Amino acid sequence: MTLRKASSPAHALAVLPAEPGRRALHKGQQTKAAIIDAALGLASQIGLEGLSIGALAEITGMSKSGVFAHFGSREELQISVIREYHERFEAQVFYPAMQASRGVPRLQAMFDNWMVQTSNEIDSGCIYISGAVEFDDRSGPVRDALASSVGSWQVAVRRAVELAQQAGQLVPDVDPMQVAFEIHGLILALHYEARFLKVPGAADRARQGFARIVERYSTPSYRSQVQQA
Amino acid sequence: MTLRKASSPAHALAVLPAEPGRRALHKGQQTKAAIIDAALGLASQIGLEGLSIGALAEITGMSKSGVFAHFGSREELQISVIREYHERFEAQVFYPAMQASRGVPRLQAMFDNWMVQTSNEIDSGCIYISGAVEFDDRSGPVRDALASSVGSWQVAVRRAVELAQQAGQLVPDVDPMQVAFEIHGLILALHYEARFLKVPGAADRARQGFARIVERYSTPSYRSQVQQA
DNA sequence: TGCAAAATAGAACGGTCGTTCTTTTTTGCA
DNA sequence: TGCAAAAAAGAACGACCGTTCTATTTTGCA
Repeated sequence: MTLRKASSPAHALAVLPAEPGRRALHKGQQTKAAIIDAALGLASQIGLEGLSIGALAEITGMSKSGVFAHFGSREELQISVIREYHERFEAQVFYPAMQASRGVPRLQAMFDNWMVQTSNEIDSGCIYISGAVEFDDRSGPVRDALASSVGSWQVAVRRAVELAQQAGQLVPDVDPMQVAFEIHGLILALHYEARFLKVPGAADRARQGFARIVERYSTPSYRSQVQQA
Repeated sequence: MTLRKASSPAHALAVLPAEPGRRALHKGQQTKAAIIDAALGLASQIGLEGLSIGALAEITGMSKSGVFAHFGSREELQISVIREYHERFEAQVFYPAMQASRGVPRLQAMFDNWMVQTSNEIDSGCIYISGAVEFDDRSGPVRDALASSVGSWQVAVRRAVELAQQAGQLVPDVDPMQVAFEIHGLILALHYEARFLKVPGAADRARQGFARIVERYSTPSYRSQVQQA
């Protein structure tokens, strides 16, 4: 009765859990979440700019104005999609990696999770990558939301490198941003070559590239320590 | 009028001045070249999908139908733009580098020219990168033109690596595609971080990354040879 | 259960899009 | 210089866009 379609299987419940006996989410919020879920799927495929309210209405079985009313503007819809993606990225890439021990292991976990995420996105697309291309010459709240979201992940990667340096696992005389830059390049090349050019083996090349980066910047002591294991 | 476009092969030299007294290019071809030039500029900024005939008409001071008549379809216009970019890329990146001696020097020249091209495109945008995002989930002649154009450059990079291996400058036990992949990643990361995120110093990081790749895969003999100079 | 409030639907708007058709202007060779 | 062909303009089309306004349905607390 309250669930009309329940078309969201892996529903990102990142919000508050509903107390038993009391409705934590009103109908409108449920619908809004369903719309955002569909919008994220659509935007992943055809981009944030390709997102149209009409198409979204058809997917969700609603009217255009019904969809529109939840956001008030297309920009707000796009921003909602970015926020949603940000939360899922955090949940699936960032937080799990934080459980790995500081240093190279954590950096490795971050990269591994990132690889899984990107590999899954070979078929669906990644709005951090498509969005960058769509909004790189514009200004406004959508671009800002996208840039700040990407930026927060970049900071996280950079800090993981710094921690690895403080742990004496990576050499201290390399700019953490340099390492983050090279890792970012591997992910971008993977997305480009696997999704657009459809060349096989790109994931292996990205992984190999990362291993080579770690090997290159790791300290002798950490290298021998790893070799022992 | 929409019979065959193949009868007028898009020679990039169309911009060259006509011989005095004799018209080397008919009016239509001149106009078409001017439209393509404007279209390339526009597509670089807002993407191949953002290309609109109306905007193009306004820029060139023509009517919509006047612009349209030169191509017969929007797709053909997009393909013309891709061809034009392909020729310019070849002229500014590929051919000049072929004058460097085979091996690492040529690979270095290719990367240097590529970097210059990409750095110039920080402001204008690169249709090889934006186009990949726009057409990565579609099929059709535009995607094919884009992919084949990018692919030819990828092959050129890979062959340059192979020649460096044959010259004994790079170690033979690395897949040339791996090297090309990592280089591609540096360019993509440069474009992403400089154009979208607008972080400074990205060009230096790309260059440093390339130097590290060469250093890593170069043979001991070549390394000492370089060190002497 | 009643009833205000929230949610959704429906219709219409001005705008832009690619494309087609018809008409006018321009070109360049005989 | 005349004149057919090429080039360009102009108007109109159907489709889709985001958005607004109003009417209807649904929700959830009193």
